[in-house]
Amino acid sequence: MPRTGGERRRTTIVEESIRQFGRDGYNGASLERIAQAVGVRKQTLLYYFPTKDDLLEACLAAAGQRVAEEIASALKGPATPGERAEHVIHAVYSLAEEWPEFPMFIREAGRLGPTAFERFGGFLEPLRVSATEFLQAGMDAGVIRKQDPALLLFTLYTAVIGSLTEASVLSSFVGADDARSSLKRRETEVVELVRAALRPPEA
Amino acid sequence: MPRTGGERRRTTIVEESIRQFGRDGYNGASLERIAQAVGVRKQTLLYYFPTKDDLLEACLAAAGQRVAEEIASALKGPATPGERAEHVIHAVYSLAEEWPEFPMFIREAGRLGPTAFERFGGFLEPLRVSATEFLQAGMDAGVIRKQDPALLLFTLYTAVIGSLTEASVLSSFVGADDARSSLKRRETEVVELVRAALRPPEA
DNA sequence: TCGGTTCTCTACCAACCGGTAGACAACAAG
DNA sequence: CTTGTTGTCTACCGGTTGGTAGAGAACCGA
Repeated sequence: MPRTGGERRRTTIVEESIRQFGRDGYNGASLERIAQAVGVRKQTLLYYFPTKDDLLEACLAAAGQRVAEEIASALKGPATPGERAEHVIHAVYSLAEEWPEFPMFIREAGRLGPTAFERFGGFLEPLRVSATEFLQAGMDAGVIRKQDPALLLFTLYTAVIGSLTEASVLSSFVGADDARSSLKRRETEVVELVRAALRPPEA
Repeated sequence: MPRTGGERRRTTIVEESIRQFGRDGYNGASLERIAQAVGVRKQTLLYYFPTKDDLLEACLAAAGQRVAEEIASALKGPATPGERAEHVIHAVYSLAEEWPEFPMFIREAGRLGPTAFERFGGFLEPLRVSATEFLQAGMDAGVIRKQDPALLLFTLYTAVIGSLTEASVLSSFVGADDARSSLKRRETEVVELVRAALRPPEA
């Protein structure tokens, strides 16, 4: 009824969908509940996105673009190799603070299979390539411990996403504490982990 | 009709359920399909586990017991502190090789909230406590880098589970390769990561 | 042989799911 | 003021889901 207008609705729907896909999973989330949260009928949702899968694809693309943009801007300006990694992690953690369901949605994207994940990861492809080259160069220069750079990058990725998404495990391990400060502490811990992982065996 | 008998059916159902809960998620898996895979009618399933939630609890308990047992036996016998961590990781990876849906089920357990996760993690509680003490002792002795041992343990946990569960991401990062050798390579990579994470800053 | 327990089945059900059909209101352009 | 487009709605549908009711076969102890 309120007739909010086209593009605005679209992005509202996508944002809410990412939230619910992240929290409840793709199967667990229902169009009915998403529509209700947006303040609209389910059929209006289906007007913008003919199928649930179309909605998912839009979410994956939006998420991919947002992350790529955030990371790219974190890499602007001069920085030492060590600072670069730290800035990227900080960008991801800032995004997670502002939008808690975001990391869970990314993980869900991975769970839905390679095809779905690439719809998201495609936007990060250039960043992934340059990150790999960056690691390789660091290894050649002897400032990063030597191994398969792609596999190292994968391991670091999983460590960061894991520390963001395994909240239930965290509360079981260290007890429930204030979400804000907990996130900050996890970030510094992950930064230290990454730093340690990059350092060559005999410093 | 075949009347396989009580306890046997129970464990068969639980094992198959863990497989499907892991692969499709709790919401995505259906009693109908689980029953079909076991070779029985859905109502037989509901005879053993009155609700889907009861089935989940049984799965969580079974998984918890299995992991706890596997890790405990990996810790038997004398070993240097460094070897201990390695043995635990190897135990988890062996379990994952024999039962690929297992790590995904554990991750799903975490996703379902702290209550569900503790039904699984409860069995690991004594191991968690002794691991924390182990890390603390290592820090006091100066052979492990100093920080909150609980948080360090959490980070290591997420890194290991992540490297086991983010298969789609892996294939996108390093390309799809033979599952067996890929698992082995990921294990050695994670072992190196953990070793680096434990090493004190100035070795 | 008989009575009770254990196990598996057929037959349903209400609720919810994603999706279709189509009426109708708001708006912009002529 | 009309006409076509865009957006939102009501009404409905077939399929699937978790769950119930209850019949009946297999087994066991007395």
